[in-house]
Amino acid sequence: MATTRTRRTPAPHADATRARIVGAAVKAFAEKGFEAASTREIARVAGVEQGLLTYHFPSKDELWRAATDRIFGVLRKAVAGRVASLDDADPSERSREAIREYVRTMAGNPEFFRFIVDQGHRYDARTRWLVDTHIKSAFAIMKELGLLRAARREEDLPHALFSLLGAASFIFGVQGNCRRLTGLDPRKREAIEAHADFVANLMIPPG
Amino acid sequence: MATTRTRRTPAPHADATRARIVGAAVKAFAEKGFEAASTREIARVAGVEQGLLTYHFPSKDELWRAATDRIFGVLRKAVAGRVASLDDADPSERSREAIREYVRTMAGNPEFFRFIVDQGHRYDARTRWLVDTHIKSAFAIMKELGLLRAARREEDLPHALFSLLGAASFIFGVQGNCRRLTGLDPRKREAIEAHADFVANLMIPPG
DNA sequence: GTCTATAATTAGATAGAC
DNA sequence: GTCTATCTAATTATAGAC
Repeated sequence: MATTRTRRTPAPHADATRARIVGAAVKAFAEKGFEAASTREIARVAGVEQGLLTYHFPSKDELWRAATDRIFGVLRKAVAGRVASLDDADPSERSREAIREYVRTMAGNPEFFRFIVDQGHRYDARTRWLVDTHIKSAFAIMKELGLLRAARREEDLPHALFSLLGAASFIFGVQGNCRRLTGLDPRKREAIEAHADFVANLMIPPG
Repeated sequence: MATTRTRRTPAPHADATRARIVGAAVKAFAEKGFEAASTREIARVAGVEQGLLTYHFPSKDELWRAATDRIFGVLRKAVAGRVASLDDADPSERSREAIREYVRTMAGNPEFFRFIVDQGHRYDARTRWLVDTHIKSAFAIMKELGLLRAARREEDLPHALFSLLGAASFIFGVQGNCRRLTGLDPRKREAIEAHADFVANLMIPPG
């Protein structure tokens, strides 16, 4: 049946182009931060001209939001897939395994650390948007997964949260420092597992 | 007695000017990161013209090194003053108090976090210079102050170090996120003390 | 030692051809 | 939908007056 088309031009592979641009933006914003990342470099990596960016994203700010949506979408997907497979042995061990999975996710996607830190030290419109749109829901999930067990007291929840986030992700966020200082390369599999164990046992001591 | 002057022009208040420039540079590099910080803004805050910067510092890179020297000098001074006053009760409590002091120092100087993170995710000439010049000696001090007690095993030293650094400093480095997410302002005195206690007890459980 | 002026490059955003 | 060309503003670094 012939329906009326609301989309005038069928957009042949525009979605793919848009996706490539967003992918390049994630890399650039993670590597350089919002201000130092350049739209020309993003376009170059995506294999398009700089003028095209403003067709898909009216401003650098909107491109940044799209990149942020992308990277936090990756996080949600990773967490959903991994948490579903947790068996419920005893609650402490379940919480420890959730923490290990969180460490592995941070190791595999160091872009998170960069996005969060790049915005987090300020308190502007982007910071508020990031927290309200993505971080609040992530916080809720971490509470479900036993963050209170690590905090022990309700009023220590913020301290437990940011201690966990910092302990879990810092080593991957400053991997250059770690390599130069200790000789340990935190991108290697054994290092990731060792860190996951260390942080899990730190936050929720066994025994 | 009339000695020969090696300094042709006595530099009336050049040292003070230089110090103001470095102070402004610390702020700018911490706030924006190396690339996004602008020398014009630094000059404006220091109350001089941009052309003068290259008289005192031939390049942006050398200005960054001077700013880094300044901020790590502050760290060394703070640590030296505080560690000297630690009484040696039992070794565990001494290590916990050292950790509390470290947390307080990070809270009072969030610029550290920014300098370390801004360079640490790369592995370039500035990263190597920063680690070799300033971070290695800081690492040695932390080992002295009982870092091995937190690590428990020699081979976990890197994990203990970066867990401690992350747990201690992250909340202050992303204070905007923390405020928006939890309502807790980590710049306040009570919050700093609560975090110091939490991290100290986390790294070295009492009892 | 400090400032003024400017060169050379690059930034984000816009207009219009196709 | 994509590209080319261009505008305006900001960047670091340099040259030279005082």
